Amino acid sequence: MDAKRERKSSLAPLSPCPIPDITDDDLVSISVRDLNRTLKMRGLNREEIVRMKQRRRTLKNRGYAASCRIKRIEQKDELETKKSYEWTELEQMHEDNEQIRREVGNWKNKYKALLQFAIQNEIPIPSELEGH
Amino acid sequence: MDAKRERKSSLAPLSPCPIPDITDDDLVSISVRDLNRTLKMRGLNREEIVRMKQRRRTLKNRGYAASCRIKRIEQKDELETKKSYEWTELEQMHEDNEQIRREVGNWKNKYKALLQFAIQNEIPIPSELEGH
DNA sequence: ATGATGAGTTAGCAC
DNA sequence: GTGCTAACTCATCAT
Repeated sequence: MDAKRERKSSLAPLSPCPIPDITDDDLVSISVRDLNRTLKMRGLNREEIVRMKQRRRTLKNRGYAASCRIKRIEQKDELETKKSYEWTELEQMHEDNEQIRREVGNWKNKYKALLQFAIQNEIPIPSELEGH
Repeated sequence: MDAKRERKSSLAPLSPCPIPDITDDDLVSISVRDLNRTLKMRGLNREEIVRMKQRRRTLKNRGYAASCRIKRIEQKDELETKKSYEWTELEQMHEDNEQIRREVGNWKNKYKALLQFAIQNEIPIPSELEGH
């Protein structure tokens, strides 16, 4: 069974308290400029700022990792799709092939029958029409 | 450029010192039974034993993760190989198809030429030999 | 700074 | 306990 495999997103609170009410979503989406402004306004010290920056980086990385995984399975899907498409095409062409082969047999028989008729009735045929 | 991307295997030393000279290689390969015996012989306390067990588990996981990645790329390679094989086969069949089509044309022409000859020389042909 | 990816760690499922 | 795999973190590369 394929059960749920969620994962508690366990990025440490990162700081006992002094961290302002910036959600992780905000943290990753805000521009660096705005972030710097906000952090300074909140009066965070050097170390706290570094930690917030690191947290931002980590959160971004989390997203990159997700994209990377998605991309991987999409590429795999794409390959499988193409493969199965080619398989279908191959089947189709097999059929076509059979069809054409039957056609060959058809015309060949018609020609031979006609030739046979000529022979049986002793009708002389120009040699260039006889080559099989 | 695809440069080396080694990673310092950073499983903490796990303990200041009391840990015996068991290499990581040993730790993952020894049987649980032997490991327990060894740990007890070395006189490790409860907590140290737990940590060794955890370390063993982590090391094993490291190996599993590696297998998992290898398996993934192997499967991808396999898919790509099969796809390119099918593509080749498709090309081949295309050629065959053309070849057979030419054959059809060939026999068809022969038949028609013969029929034409009959018509031009006013040779009566049984109708069942005339069907196109 | 940002994005991508290989390797290692962890959670959680199946056996 | 063992093995696997998704999600995550981290190092490292490129841009």
